[in-house]
Amino acid sequence: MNFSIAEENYIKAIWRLQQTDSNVTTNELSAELQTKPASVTDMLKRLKEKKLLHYEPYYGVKLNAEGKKLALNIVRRHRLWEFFLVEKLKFEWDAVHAIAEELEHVSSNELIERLDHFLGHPKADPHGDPIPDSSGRMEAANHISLHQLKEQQQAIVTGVGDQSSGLLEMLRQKKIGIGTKLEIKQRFLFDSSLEIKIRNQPLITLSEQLAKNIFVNLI
Amino acid sequence: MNFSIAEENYIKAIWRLQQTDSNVTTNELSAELQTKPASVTDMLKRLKEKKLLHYEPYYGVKLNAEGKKLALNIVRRHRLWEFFLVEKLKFEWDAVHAIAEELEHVSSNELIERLDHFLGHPKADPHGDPIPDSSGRMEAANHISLHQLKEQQQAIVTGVGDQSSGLLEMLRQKKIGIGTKLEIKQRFLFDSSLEIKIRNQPLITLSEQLAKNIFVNLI
DNA sequence: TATTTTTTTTAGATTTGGCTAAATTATAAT
DNA sequence: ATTATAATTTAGCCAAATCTAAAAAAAATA
Repeated sequence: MNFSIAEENYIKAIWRLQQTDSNVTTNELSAELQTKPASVTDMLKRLKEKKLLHYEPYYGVKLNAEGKKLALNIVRRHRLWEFFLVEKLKFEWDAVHAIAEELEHVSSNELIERLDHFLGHPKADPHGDPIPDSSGRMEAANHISLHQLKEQQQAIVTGVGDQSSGLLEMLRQKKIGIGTKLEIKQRFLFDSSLEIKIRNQPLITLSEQLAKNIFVNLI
Repeated sequence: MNFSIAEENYIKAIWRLQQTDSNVTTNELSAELQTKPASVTDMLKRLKEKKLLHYEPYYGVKLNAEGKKLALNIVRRHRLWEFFLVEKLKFEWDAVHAIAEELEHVSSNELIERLDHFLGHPKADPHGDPIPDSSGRMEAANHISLHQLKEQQQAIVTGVGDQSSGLLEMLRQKKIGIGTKLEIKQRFLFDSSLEIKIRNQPLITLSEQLAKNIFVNLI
């Protein structure tokens, strides 16, 4: 089966929303995709016809096995292209999302398998998100946020909470990236901000919102 | 200005047909694009609106400066991706055309400039067709066909006449590719076929049709 | 030159993916 | 339990890009 770009974008959006919210509503989807709820209803009917999801009018939507498989395939393509763009073409990590949104719809599976091989079967994209393998298997992301740590704890950055260029550009300026080692120096109760230390750099302060969007593993 | 995939495909097709036939007809275009003449007429009107070409009803079509610039940009993207697919992902040269047809419509110019740099600014694609630079300049292809050579002459293969996988697969089997050195051993007048010799290989016979689709430089 | 054939265009329909406005259903509040 | 509000769906319309059938223009032929 072959799917249009619009259909693939709906499947991907439903998959993303399902991660936090097993049943996805029309309104959530229309917000995610920047369309009107009426358009979402139309598309959901079509995708139900194509047997990619369970949908009952007024009761939201859920991908079925087929839909999940497709979603993971699209996510795989997206993240492999992101890795390529940063690793080989030397793009900044905050510039690749939009381009990968286009590249992910190129439909050759042979292309993706060869790209994966060329890149050395990477396990995660430049934002730390895991790349599903060709059968859709993927490491569960280990999502401890910096905000949950206590003073003195040391950690290594493994991912970020969203792909917005706002967040990514900010982290780039503060010299925080995947693999950066840091230590929590101080928590301020007043605004829940954190003071952290990275080797060879001055102390920096992170807002609560920022710290919640940085994922780490403890050392 | 941004153009749809359909619009880009029309511009590219007109450009291709213009190479041999400075004024392109509705019928030629509909054959090239596998659509009906009526659809072509519609699209030509739209592309005229967008000031990419000269079009007079019943008198054919011709790209203007703007249209040529766009065409060369699309050709550049297509050929760079083909080079990437063969050189980096190790695709066979007869497998890349269809995939490049999709990749060429990814619209980031930054992507193409970085890809060009990553590939080392290649001058020609895997079929020997020259790659335009970012301002649309391109080496004129030096199109002497094998069929024009005389007995005893030696030559090096520089390109092929079309991208059909039929031709390319045949050449692959006969171990003829870009850069292959060969010598004309004999011409048969009866059917205009040629017998050629490639070092370390047995003599092979090429039909007139095949020889006309192999381009060479003399040594 | 008149007629036939071919090419091209026009007219009207279809599909995909979107929209607005109105109607319907579900949920929350009184 | 009613009523008000919020979410969702239906109905009808639009634009892009295609199609078929019919009309018109150009080219070829008698």
